[in-house]
Amino acid sequence: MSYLADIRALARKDLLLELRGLGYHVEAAGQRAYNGVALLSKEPARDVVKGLPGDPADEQARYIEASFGGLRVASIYLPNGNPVDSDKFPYKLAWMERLCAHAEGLLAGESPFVLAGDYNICPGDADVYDAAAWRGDALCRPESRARFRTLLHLGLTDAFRALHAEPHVYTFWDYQAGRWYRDEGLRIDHLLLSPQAADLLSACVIDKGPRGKDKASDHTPIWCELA
DNA sequence: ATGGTTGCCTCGCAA
Repeated sequence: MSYLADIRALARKDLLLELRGLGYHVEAAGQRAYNGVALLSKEPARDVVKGLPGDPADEQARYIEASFGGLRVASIYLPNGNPVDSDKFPYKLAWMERLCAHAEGLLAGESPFVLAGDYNICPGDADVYDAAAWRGDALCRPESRARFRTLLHLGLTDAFRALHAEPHVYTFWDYQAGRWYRDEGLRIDHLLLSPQAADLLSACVIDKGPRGKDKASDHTPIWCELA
């Protein structure tokens, strides 16, 4: 298992068939036009769970989790939360609190797992091209960052930061205002590892290649290797 | 600068 897929591409049936033709199993939880998450794997998924536990009324397709061998993997699409004066921001914060509660339950199993995806959280000022300009944005707000730190304090490891100290490495560049060409982005896609997974971490790479292609997603892949 | 770009839910909305 390596790349995070941009779920938006899976709306294309031809791509889904192409992925299967390449030997991938695809588990997806999607919503027409809006949210969606997926897991692509070379071996079949076991014990697939769709939806983040903790709020049965939440209809948004932002969480899928399954096992592959001895590894549990979740793909998440954390709410963006903008604008911060709308109900979207408290929804984001509540969603993060549910994720923390669910992570606690997973951690109690003392097994390797990865919570991967678009967190829509820029963890620190070193993870954004202009910290001052983004201070009030839901991706950078202190309330958002505090809840991300809670996940780390529970015992999860930010796989990229565990292996790379350099600042201003990004996974997302807005389509607008030439952000990609200026390398003005944010690091908002993360792989959070349980202690048992972190013990196996041998590499974590942000691959900028796909973002530079025609018709690219505004995100680029991050992958890690557990050896 | 409340701009700018992208893709679907298409002439508005979310990102």
